[in-house]
Amino acid sequence: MSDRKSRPPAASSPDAAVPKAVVSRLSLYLRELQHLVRDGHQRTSSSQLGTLLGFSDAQVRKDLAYFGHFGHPGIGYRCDDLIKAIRKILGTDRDWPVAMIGTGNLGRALLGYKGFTHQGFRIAAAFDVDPQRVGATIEGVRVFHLDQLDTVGHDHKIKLGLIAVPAPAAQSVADRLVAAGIEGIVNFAPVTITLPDHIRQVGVDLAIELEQLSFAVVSRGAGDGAD
Amino acid sequence: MSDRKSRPPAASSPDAAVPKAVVSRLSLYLRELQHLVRDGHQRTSSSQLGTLLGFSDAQVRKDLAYFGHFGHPGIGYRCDDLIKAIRKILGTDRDWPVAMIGTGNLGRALLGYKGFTHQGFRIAAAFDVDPQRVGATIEGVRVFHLDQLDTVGHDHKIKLGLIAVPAPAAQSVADRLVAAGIEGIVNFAPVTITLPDHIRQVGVDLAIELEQLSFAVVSRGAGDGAD
DNA sequence: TAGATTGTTAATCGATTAACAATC
DNA sequence: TAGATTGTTAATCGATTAACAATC
Repeated sequence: MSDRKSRPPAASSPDAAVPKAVVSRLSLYLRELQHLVRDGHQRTSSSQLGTLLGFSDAQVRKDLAYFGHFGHPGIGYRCDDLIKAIRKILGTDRDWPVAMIGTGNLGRALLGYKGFTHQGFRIAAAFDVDPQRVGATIEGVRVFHLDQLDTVGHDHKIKLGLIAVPAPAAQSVADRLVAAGIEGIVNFAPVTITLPDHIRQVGVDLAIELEQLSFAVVSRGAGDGAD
Repeated sequence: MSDRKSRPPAASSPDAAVPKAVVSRLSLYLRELQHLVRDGHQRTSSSQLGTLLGFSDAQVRKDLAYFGHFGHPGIGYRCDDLIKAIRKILGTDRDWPVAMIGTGNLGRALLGYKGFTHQGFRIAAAFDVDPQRVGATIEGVRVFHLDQLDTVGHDHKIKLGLIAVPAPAAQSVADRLVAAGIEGIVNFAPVTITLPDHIRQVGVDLAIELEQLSFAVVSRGAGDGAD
C-alpha cells in the first residue's frame, strides 16, 4: 500500500548514483537553455534540446529525470524553471569565490576572461611567488604571495582553486591549496596531481584536447566525430 | 588451419572501432610516459601506469591492445617505444600547423602558452577582424585579417583551427574555417557550433569545467570524484 | 626455473535506446 | 478531443573487470 504521493521529487539530491557522463551533459543543457532564453524562447522540449546538441530526446529526458520532475507532459520544459533547477543541481545557484594560482600567460588570460563570471564564479584573489608580480592588480584582481594563501583564502571564503603554474610546481601548489582548506581544484598544468580523496579535481590540458582532435582527424572515416 | 602468424599487429589502424573513452586515456598514458622518461625510467608496466593515473592494470592493457602489441610479456613496455606508438596513433608524430582565430585575452594567452608546442602543434598564424590588431606580431606569431584565411591557411598548410572569439562570432568563424579547408576545430567559445560531418571538433568551455567541479564539491560524499 | 607481465577471453557492470502509459 | 510530450520501464548496447594461458 501507500504510494499515494508516489516517490518524492527530490530535486538536486540524487538518491541513487548519477552516471558520470550525465553531469557534463547537464552543463550543455544549461548553456543551450541560456541561449534559447536570449533568443526569446520561453519553453523547449527534450527533442529540441537533443537536436541542438546532437543527443536523442530520450537521453535528455533520462538525464533530467535523475534529479527530479522538471517537465510537463504534453507541454515540455519552461526554460527559466529548468535553468534554475540545473543551476541548483550543479551548485552554481550560489557565489563561488575562486583563487587563481599563477599569473603567467595562462593565469592572466583566465583573469581577463569573463566567460565564467556569468555562471556564479568570481576570481577573488590571485597568487604568485614572483616578487615582481606580487602586489600587482590584474583585471581588478589583487595578486598576493602564495604564502598568504591561508589568510586570504579564509578571508574571502575561497573554496575552489585554479592551478595555472608550470607543471613542475603544480603538485606542491595543490598541496598548499589543500592545506588552506580548498575543496576543489581545476588543474591547467599538464601533469597528474594526487590529492586526498575528499578533494575534487578537474583537469584541463590544452595539449590533450589538441591530441584528441588530431586523432579524430587522422582516423576519420573509420571512427567517430570526437565531441 | 593457418593461423600460423596469427593476426597482423596492425599498429595504429583499428580494424573494429575504438571506444570513445580509450583515446582520451591514450593521451594521459602519453603524458605519463613522457614524465617517466624525464625521470630516467626506461620501462614501465600496465600496473605502474594504472597506479599513476588511477586506472586498473587491465584497463591500461586493454586500451593499448586496441592498437597493437606494444608490450613484452614478463617485461612490460619500453617507454620510448610506447611513446612513439601512441604518438603515431594520435597523429602527433607529425607537424601540425594550427591557426588561432581571435587575439583577445584568451587567444593571446594561448599564443604564449608553450604547452602544446612540445606535442607537435605549432601556431602558424593568427587571425582577427580588428584593424588595430591585424599586422601585429604576438609571441612571434603574425596576426592576419580573417579575410586572408584562405590564402594564408593554404600557404602554411594549416589543417586545424582554434576558435577563441566571442560566442556570437564563433559559428561564422567556424563556417569560414570550413570554407578554407580546415579539417578540425577546437572551439573555446561557450557555444555549440554546427559543422559538416567530415569536420572534427573538440569543445573546451572553461565555465563548464568549473561547473563540473562545483557539482562534484556540492554532491560530495554521495558521488564520485570528478576526474 | 620461478616470478613477472602481457594480450585476450568471458563475465560483469553500466549507460543508452526504444517503447509506451500517463498527462496536459 | 486529438496531438504532443513527459517520466519510466525493459531491452539493447557498450565498456570495464577479472581471470588466465602464453611468454619472457
